[in-house]
Parts: sequence; structure tokens; C-alpha cells
Amino acid sequence: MEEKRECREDTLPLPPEVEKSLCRCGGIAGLVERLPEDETLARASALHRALADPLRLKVLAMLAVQPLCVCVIKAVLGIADSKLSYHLGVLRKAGLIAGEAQGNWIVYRLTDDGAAWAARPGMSHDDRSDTVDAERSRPAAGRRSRTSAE
Amino acid sequence: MEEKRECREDTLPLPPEVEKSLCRCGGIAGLVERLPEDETLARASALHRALADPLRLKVLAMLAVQPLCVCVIKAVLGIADSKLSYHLGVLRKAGLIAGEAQGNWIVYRLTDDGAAWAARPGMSHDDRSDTVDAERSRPAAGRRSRTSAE
DNA sequence: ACATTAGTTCAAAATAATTTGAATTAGAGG
DNA sequence: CCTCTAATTCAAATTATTTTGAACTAATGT
Repeated sequence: MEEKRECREDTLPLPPEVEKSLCRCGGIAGLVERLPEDETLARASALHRALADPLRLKVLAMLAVQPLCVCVIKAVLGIADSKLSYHLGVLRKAGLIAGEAQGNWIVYRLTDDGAAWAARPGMSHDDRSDTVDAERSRPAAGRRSRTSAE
Repeated sequence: MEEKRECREDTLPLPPEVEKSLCRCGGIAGLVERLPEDETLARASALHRALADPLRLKVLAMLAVQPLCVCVIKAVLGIADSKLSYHLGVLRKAGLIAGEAQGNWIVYRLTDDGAAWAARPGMSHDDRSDTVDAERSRPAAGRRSRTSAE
């Protein structure tokens, strides 16, 4: 039952730079230990999925200004009832917003989680738009495929 | 050319609570002015879309430990080459990681953006898993549909 | 009771993202 | 030159998300 951590990944040839640092962190086994649990990853990715749509981000931005009933949100976005309802449902199920009935209306507001995300950088009203794009994305800067270009 | 901002949204009956605060912020027009531009929303949602997958978050977590070649990432995740390549492509196009050729290998590392996101709460290794869930999501707490339940 | 308004739900259709496996490229080494 | 390995690309198949329009529910007012 020796648990002394082996340094070399004997079964896998590696680039020297990677092998050295991987060695210092306990090899592949050591690396794996440092990763979040699968459930943590699942929850985080689900959250991002809820935020992965411009309409939904716009709804969050609106609710960051003040609580609103569905009819106002609809008036601003100019989309069909059922479509809006779908997107509100996505945000609600993700725990980012909550709705409360008021007479014949439903007033939605941000939850604490929702408020935290609505305040995130890249979302504020007066945000840089630098457009560094292009030059981004390419397999490995000078290797593989002439067929590049997006 | 009067630009005095009207308070009442005459065309749209609203719940009193909403109407009052909407009034204070310049009505629907005032609300719209406070929203991020569409391009900002598009960029932010694209970013979240890249983060909206557990495998990809795991890759970010791995690269947060140290730069790695594709073969090590593959060994940890245990998925097919082409599948991994696809996900690396998504992260690369989102500007979260970058790859550099080293001999026959490609070593990927986090970009500054990638490092910022990998460090985000909800992603750290020893993170709470509280599971408040259930009780979340429901149209409006006591209105509409008996057909509830997810 | 009836009609209206505000929102949700459902199922089908349209789109988009992901997975799979085969083909391909490029570097290393014999 | 040939082969091996590392990794990417492509196209087809699968799966997930989004959109649409019609049907529905609940509250409000008459």
C-alpha cells in the first residue's frame, strides 16, 4: 500500500516544459485532485447556460434598474408573450430572478444571485467595446492546417 | 421638439409599485437608455455560452493549475480526440485559452480572460454545494397553473 | 355569468450545439 | 522515404435549445 507519489508519467511522453511542472504538482493524479467536483462543474455550467443569451442578459439588465412586470419587459424587448415567458422561465429556474403576483400582473425582480451577475464586468452600460477580435482563435499559432480562417 | 420626459406610460396599465418607480427613472424610455448596447450583450452572452459546459469548465480548471498539452487533458477527461479538439476550439474562439506548438505537441494555457473566469466563485475546488434547490422556480408563488412541478 | 387582460403552458417546427468516426496535417525519428 | 504520434478538420448523426402559434388559467371589471 505504498502511497508515495510517483513523479514520472511513464506511460505518456510529454513536452519537457509540461512534464517538469506536472511533476511538481504530483503528476496526473495530483492534477486531478485539484479539480472541482463534477457536481460543482455541473452547477456552474448550468448557471452560465442561463446567461448565454442576449435577450436574457437584457432582462437581467432591466431588472437591475428596477423590478418590472412582464408587460413592461415585453414592451421593451418587443417579442411574443410565449417567447418571453420561456426566457423568464430559464432565468427563474436558474435562480437569477423571482416573480411575485400583484393583482393581475406578475412583478419580476432579481434574486441576490441575479443581482451579483447583473453587476458583472462586461455587462455595465458604459463598457469598453475594444474589439481585439480576429487574431484570436487559431489552432496553435503556426502549426497544422492551411485551411484556417473562420 | 419638446424633450421633457413624460412620467406616465399612458398606453400601458401597470401595477402601482412598478409604475411609481418606473416614473422616477424616466418611464420606459429612461429604462431603455440604461441598458447595455446590443453588441455588449452579444459579446457577454457568447462568453457565457463558452463557459456553459462542464467539460470546458474542467479544462479551464486544469489549465488554472498549469499549462498542459492536449494529451494530458485527454488522459484526464477520457474523451475522444476529436471531441476534445472541438471543446478546445470553443474555448479558444472565446479567447479563454491559447495553444502554442512545442515540437509535436500543442501546449494550451489560460489567457488573462481565461484566468479571470477560472478563478470565479462557484468554481474553486473547495466550494460549498449547499443545494438550496427545489423551492426555486415557479411562475409566481401562488398564481396560475396547477400543472406546476418540474 | 361574460368579456378582457396578463401570463403561462403545450406541442410541433426550426435552429443550434454536440458527438462520432473517418480522413488529414505536421513534426520526429528510423 | 516511411511510419508513428499528436492533434485538427470534416461531414453526418444525434441531441439540446429556441421559436411559434394555439390553448389555457387566473384576476378584474361589467
